Amino acid sequence: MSAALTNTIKSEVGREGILDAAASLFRQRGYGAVSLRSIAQAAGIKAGSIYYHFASKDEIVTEILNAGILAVHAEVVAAVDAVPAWESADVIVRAALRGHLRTLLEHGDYTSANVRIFGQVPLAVRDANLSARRGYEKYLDVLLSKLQADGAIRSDVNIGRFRLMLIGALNATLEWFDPAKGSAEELADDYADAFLYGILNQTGDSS
Amino acid sequence: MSAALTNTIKSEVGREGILDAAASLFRQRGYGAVSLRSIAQAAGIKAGSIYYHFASKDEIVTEILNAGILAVHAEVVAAVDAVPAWESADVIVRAALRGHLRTLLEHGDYTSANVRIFGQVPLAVRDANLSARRGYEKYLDVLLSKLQADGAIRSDVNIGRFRLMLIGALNATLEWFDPAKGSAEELADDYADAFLYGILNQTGDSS
DNA sequence: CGTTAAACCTAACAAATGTTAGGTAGGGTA
DNA sequence: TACCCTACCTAACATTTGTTAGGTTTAACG
Repeated sequence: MSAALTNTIKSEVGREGILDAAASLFRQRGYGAVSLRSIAQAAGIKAGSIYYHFASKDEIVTEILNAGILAVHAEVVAAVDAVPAWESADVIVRAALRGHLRTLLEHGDYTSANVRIFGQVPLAVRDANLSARRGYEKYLDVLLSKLQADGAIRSDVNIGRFRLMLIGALNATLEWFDPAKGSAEELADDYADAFLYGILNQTGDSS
Repeated sequence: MSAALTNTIKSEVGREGILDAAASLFRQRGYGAVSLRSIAQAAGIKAGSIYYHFASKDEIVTEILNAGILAVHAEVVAAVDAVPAWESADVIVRAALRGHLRTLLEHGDYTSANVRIFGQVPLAVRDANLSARRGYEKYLDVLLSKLQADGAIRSDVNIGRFRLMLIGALNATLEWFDPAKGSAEELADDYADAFLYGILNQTGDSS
């Protein structure tokens, strides 16, 4: 019973190969345009073989969606933890936005697949992703609430609503982001400038 | 040849009935989960009858997508035109956001259907909607550029990029907006506050 | 060497889909 | 009244889909 457990170095496709192929296809074509046969072909196997590793298409999608959220969540936590606690709200928020956009736009296909297909997936699959999403949302809410308690964020800002606005704006970049026109971090800095300071000229002069 | 043209007051379903039913279904279920048979049933006819009014499913979707963009575009133009030209950038931008969110969240199903299914639709259909989208985007760019030329918007703000951020953030509200928890206009004001002035406390005191 | 089990393949299934060809009711017009 | 055209219906089609049952290969282990 140690056969496959000891030696998986061969040219096997396996769970990971299927998930990688599926995530890549979901990212670039959306949910409805990706069949099990297209996943199988991209992975280098036949459609029926998928059922050796997964019980259903929903199971594949569920796994990809969850991995996508866990990836951003972990990356943002790491990015925020990397900045000293005494740093300004500007630096902290900027680190979070950088982490989010880096994962979404430049690292792997799981987070981008999640953002792309979440709204197209069967209800049961969406529900299976809510727990992971709530975890990430909760983390952001706590982070932002601390900054508000410190007085860095205006007290009249509704944190929950701002978090929705933030995530919505960030995730929407997936539709038009072009790596040839600038990195994800440059984009994150632009977004941070707008969200933190607004776009209006606030030099008290009204010429 | 004046039969149907003169008397359409009867209990006919017609093009409009099909489009309305389809837009409503697309809005709440997404593209992939809506079949021609479900559209027909919602409209009160049989699936085959749809082909008397439309040549294909794509034609229905194309028409809905275009109507959705024209609706927001028109509403935002009307909202902006309703405010005196000498008003502040705050008032002008706020009016635009209000118009956009009102149409998206409270008026009809066409704009919301567009936002919901645009990313799920066949490429040819998406392309057929790009012209209308570019028209709306161009209008916003011109509007914002004027405000920037007046010095109201900071000169280091990239207008095209900000417009993408703005539309992305606004459209994302469709996923979680709940009319029971506040109107679209209240929401628009919150968004305007954040985008115009930022969320940071900018009272020069750093206690 | 023979056995075993993991990782794949083949071939088929039922269901759902967009689409089409031909038919029908019924009000308007001549 | 006879005709016509609009707006629908019926019934079927080819295709694609997720899924399944049973077979084949290959490498490790005793």
